[in-house]
Amino acid sequence: MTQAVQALSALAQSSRLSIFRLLVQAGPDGMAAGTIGEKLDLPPATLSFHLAGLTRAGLADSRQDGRFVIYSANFPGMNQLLAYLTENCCGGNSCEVKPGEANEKATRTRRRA
Amino acid sequence: MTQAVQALSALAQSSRLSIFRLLVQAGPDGMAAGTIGEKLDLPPATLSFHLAGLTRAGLADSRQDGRFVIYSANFPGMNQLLAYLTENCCGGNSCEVKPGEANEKATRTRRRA
DNA sequence: CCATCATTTCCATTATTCTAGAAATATGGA
DNA sequence: TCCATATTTCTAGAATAATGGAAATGATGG
Repeated sequence: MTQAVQALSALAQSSRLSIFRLLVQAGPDGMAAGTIGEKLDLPPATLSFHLAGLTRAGLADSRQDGRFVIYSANFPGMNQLLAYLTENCCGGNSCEVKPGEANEKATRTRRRA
Repeated sequence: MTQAVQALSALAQSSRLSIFRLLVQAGPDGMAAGTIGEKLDLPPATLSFHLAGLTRAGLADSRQDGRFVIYSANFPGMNQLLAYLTENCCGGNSCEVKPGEANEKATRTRRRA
């Protein structure tokens, strides 16, 4: 759970969420820190602070490429978060609780609601 | 995005995440505030503060039942959050980027990753 | 209405996070 | 080596969030 809270915290901030979205768009190739800062108009220190946060939370990775540091989304990390949320916060189903349509997985866990 | 940040913030705190998990377990019937406080050992003021946060974020609903206030998870709200994360933070697929194993849902949206 | 119990609001305190300038550190090229 | 460029670390102030006691509000049954 600590892990989940950390990942959630990391995304619960508009700059960081924007950074992460950018990294997801960029795909596995990632994007240089400077480019991110440029695109989002963030001063270096602020950017670095947020990138560190995402990395600490296991949602981003970095590698050095010449003078640049390339950041990329950590997809398995994000997947873990989604798995956690789906499991623990949706009763293991996709969170659909449409009236009239019984959810099989949901029924497994709680018989009478 | 503001919406997503709010929901993420709401879950990015261990007490609130615990509360939400409890509410999910409780299902649509929900659970009285006092019961939650008891189960999680939270003083009334603190509990109320966090419940308000979850409600503001669209992740919980409340209804009065006699002297009690029953809180329940807002499943559609949670679903929205998951949808946002999947769409915007996983490139529309389930975030699986295992090399060598093509993801069906992923393939639907993005042909080559 | 009044006593009682559930919950919320008020408030002050403490803790955490955000922001960004300035200085430090790394990298690669001349 | 020395310089230019990229990024991080240091630092401190500002903003925001968490905590919980005490008092206020709301509900209900007598």
